[in-house]
Amino acid sequence: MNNEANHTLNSDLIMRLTRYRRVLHKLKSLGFVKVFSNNLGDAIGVTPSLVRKDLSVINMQGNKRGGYQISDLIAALETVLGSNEPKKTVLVGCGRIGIAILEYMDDTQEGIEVLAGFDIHADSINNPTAIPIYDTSEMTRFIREQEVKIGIIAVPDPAAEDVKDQLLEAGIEGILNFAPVELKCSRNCIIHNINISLEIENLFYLVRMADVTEGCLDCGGNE
Amino acid sequence: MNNEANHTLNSDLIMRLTRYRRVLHKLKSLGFVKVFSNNLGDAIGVTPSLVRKDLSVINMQGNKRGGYQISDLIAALETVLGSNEPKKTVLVGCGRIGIAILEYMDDTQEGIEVLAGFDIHADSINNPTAIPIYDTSEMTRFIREQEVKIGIIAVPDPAAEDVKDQLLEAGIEGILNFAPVELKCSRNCIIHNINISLEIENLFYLVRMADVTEGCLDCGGNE
DNA sequence: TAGATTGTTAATCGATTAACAATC
DNA sequence: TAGATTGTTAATCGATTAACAATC
Repeated sequence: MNNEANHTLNSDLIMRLTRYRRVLHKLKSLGFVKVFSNNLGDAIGVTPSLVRKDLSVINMQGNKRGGYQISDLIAALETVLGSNEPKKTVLVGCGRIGIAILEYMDDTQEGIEVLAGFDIHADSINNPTAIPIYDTSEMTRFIREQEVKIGIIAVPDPAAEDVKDQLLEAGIEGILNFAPVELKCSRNCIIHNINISLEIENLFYLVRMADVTEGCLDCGGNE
Repeated sequence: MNNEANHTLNSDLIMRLTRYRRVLHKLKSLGFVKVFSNNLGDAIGVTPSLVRKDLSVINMQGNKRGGYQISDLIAALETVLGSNEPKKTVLVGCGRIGIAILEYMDDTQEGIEVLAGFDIHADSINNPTAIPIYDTSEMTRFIREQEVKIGIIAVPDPAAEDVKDQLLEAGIEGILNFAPVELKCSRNCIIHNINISLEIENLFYLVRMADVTEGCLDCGGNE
């Protein structure tokens, strides 16, 4: 209420807040009541300074001597992160990755609900989940009726741009994209791209570089 | 050869280099020969300045007037990114996500090869891929023999730390982790965490915030 | 009280961008 | 040549960290 700095928090910060929350839940379940900024920092691998700053951004106050009350923190984080609101999503593209994501989301949830999958060959898909798969032609209507705001794209590379446009047209405001094309956010929407091959390639590069610069590690054998 | 600044390039830069490469391949296949920094910038959504800086880091020179030679850029990028070296990986944990990743990597490759999957219940797994799945007890030996340096973790939450230790012990230097625990890199290794639920949650938050701050969008209905 | 921890400001750090001389 | 684009330096920007007074 005082500083009213509740503009859009940046993505890294939100990631950290989500991690704090996870850690705090664990601590709580272990019977802990209080926590210090350095505990939280250690837990998620950041400095205590940053923890305190993060918490101050969401208006959480600790006690100068007694640290932070875990239950207070959790409550505040749930509010800020909107943990209690329904999280409705749809998935487009029910090929291998699509189905895998459906299966994954079918049990790991965290409050996230995939209402439906869509595919141009909805009939011929062997669906091992309880989540219904409809034909893509139903998509726009469904999204509008259910007021879904978040969509997951798992279609092949060339179709991704098209699907993005359809989703935005239907009212989707946030997209998680698994297709190996960088989808760019135009106008009012937020797109996160996850590219598994790219992540692995990146890892190969980093490791190779680490080997070159640090010289050989304990085990011999690599040039 | 002149500035020898070939220390470890940071992760964002590598991601960009990988994107440049993809764009350049597309341009080349369309018959283009030259490209300017602003073209590349537009394509991956960064400023021309950054493109030029990125390219200078990998010692690529353009012509003051004629831009950059696409084939030269591609060649340089392939060298730097190690695109031609074999990319051997293993996957640990062949549950839903694990199998999904196996299937995905079974055809999308990009030069990445998953040599084997490992699971504590290797026998009872219905394996739809051509990639063999072995018992976890074989893992260490396999990794050492094949000199695998990159591992993918897709085991359930509680087992992840353990698996990480085993992998590092066996000589793995880079890990892509899909388990919903933040694995931290100790000593000589690099860990990237991908947490799908977390990404989606984050997206929900960002969208909610965008709605709040920007006021309602064109379509009415949301408070 | 003495000691420890917060809240917050100023310093640091790194990455991105703007700007512009060099030059094709 | 005139115009456009590079290569590179300096400025900017934002995020993280260090430091320290306030205080429980």
